[in-house]
Amino acid sequence: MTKLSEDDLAAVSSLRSAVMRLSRRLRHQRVDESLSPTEMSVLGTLARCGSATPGELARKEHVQPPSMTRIVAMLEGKGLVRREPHPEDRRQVVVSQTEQAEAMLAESRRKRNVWLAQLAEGLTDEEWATLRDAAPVLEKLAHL
Amino acid sequence: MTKLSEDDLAAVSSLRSAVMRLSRRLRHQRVDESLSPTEMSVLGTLARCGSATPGELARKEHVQPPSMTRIVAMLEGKGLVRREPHPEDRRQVVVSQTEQAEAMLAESRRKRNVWLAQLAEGLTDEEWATLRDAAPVLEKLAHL
DNA sequence: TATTGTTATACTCTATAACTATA
DNA sequence: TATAGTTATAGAGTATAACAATA
Repeated sequence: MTKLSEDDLAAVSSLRSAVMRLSRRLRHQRVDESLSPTEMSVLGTLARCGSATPGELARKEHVQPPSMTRIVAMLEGKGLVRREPHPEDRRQVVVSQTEQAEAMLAESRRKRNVWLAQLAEGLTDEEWATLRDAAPVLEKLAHL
Repeated sequence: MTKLSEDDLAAVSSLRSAVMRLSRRLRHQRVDESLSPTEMSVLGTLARCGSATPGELARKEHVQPPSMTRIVAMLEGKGLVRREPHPEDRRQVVVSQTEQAEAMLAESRRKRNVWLAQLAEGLTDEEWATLRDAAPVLEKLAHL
């Protein structure tokens, strides 16, 4: 990135506002009622990475360690996550998803499909394509 | 929008996760320490629309009326917003921004510029262009 | 002495329910 | 009777500070 144009500034202002509004919608229109967005996000991370320590998860989700302790405890209580001692460092803990979590994610994907189908009617093909391109960039921005 | 491909589903999953993480970052890396993201968003809306009733603001921000009452009260307490009786319907209230709010938004824009300049180093020109295209679509999605 | 994770506590933001005033 | 806004109260989610165990 070389230089910030006026357009860039206006875009980020709009981006900021849109992200906050969307996050509020997502917080309420959950595909799974019993799981918070962050809990869902942690499961997604575990599905991609296999396993991780609470500290790693906290850094990835941009949450403080105590918050991640709480989230992992919640997920463990619901049988979606397993906590095991780290093989080499006994201070650390290894968190991984259970088979039940995989089943739940599959079901969640199905529900999300329905929710999407409704929203889809309001966007054009081109707009969807734009979002598809933007998703990885937003991911990158989220943990830059 | 005609049909949902596998790519679309994967993109939305990633989009959801990225939006939630970004919203947490934005909640903390505020350009103005004393204002919440929603309060900033309300000021932005007022700057664009001129004035609005609490009910209109609540719908636009996807927040319940009592929450908007609180937000407007906060902004009024800080001298950033004016509450005036509606000329025709005495149940309603007209909210508009003060001159102080305009000055604050200008200063905020300057700080955001600095913050952006740091993030900008991590993105390519092409990635910025993608975000610039996506911003209006996200806005649309936020209040679809 | 530094680091990982946890416990205890408090704060911020938003929601729901009940109330007031006006239409 | 319905609607706009408010007040009172509660809940979800996250943070900071203090602590325990291990490196």
